[in-house]
Amino acid sequence: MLDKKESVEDYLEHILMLKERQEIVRAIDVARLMNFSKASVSIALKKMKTDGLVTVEANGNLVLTEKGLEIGSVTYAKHKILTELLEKIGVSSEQAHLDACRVEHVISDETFNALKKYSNNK
Amino acid sequence: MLDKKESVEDYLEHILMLKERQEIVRAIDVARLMNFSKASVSIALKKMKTDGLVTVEANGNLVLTEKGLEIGSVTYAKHKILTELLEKIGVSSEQAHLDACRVEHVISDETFNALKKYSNNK
DNA sequence: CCTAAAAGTTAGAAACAACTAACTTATTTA
DNA sequence: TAAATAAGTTAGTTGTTTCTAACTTTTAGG
Repeated sequence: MLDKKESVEDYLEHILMLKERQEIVRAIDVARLMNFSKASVSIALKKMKTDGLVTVEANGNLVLTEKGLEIGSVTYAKHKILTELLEKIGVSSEQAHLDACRVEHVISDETFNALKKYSNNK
Repeated sequence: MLDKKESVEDYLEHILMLKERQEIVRAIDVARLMNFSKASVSIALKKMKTDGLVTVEANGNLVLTEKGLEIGSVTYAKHKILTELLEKIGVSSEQAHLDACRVEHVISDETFNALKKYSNNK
C-alpha cells in the first residue's frame, strides 16, 4: 500500500531546497535538513543513483539528473502552491508548511493543475 | 517515516462507509471494499480490538467503540470536505475521491478546520 | 605531513503493512 | 444432516525505510 515514491520525492525536493541557498549540496546537508542519519541518506542516494535520479561529483556535490530534476521540481512546486493556499485560508505558516510536506506526495497531477489554476485566478 | 495511523484511519473510515448502507458489517465486507486480503483485515482488526477501537459481535458484525467512532468519523468528514472542495475547483469526481482518500490522513486539525470554515463561507 | 574531525559506507536490526497458503470455524443448501 | 461454500485465523514471507554501530575515506589544521 505504501509508496516508495514518497521517500524519493522527499529527498529530491530537499536537495533542491538546499540548492537554492548553496552551490554544493552533499549527503550530510541532506541528512541535517531532513533529520535523518547519514546511513539512511547514504542508502537512499545509492538507490537514487541506480535509478538515474542523481549523480555525485568528485567533491560530493549532488547533482540531479533530468529525471531527478523533473520529479523534484514538480514536488517542490506542489509544496509551494499548497503552502500558499493553506496560508491564504488561515492556516499558520508553520502548519501550512508541515501539511504541504505531506500532502504534496499524494495529490494527483489533475488536482495539482486544478490547484494551480485556482491559485492564479486568486 | 510512515504512520500506522494512516492504516487504522482507513479501516475505521471504510467500516463507517459500509455502515451507511448495511447494518451488519463484517471483516469480509471490509476486505472487499478495500481490496485487501482477508488475512490483512483479520490482522488489522485484531490490533484494533486490542487498541479498543472496534468490537466484534457474535455474528461477526463490527462495531466501532467511542474512540473508534471518533477517529473514523473525523477521517470520513475530512474525506467528504476534501472531495467536495476538489470537485468545486474542477477536479473530476473520481480523482477528487482518490486524492481525498490519501490527503485525509495527512492534514492537521488546523488545516481541517480552516478548510471546513472556507467550505462554509462558500 | 600527520593527526583529528568530518563525511560517507556497510552490516545488521526493527517497524510496519501488505501478501499467499493452509488451516479452522461457521453457515447454507440440497 | 452432510457436503459445499463462505468467513475468519494463523504462520511465514516480502518490501520499504528508517535506525545504530562500526568501519573507511576524505578533508583540514597545526
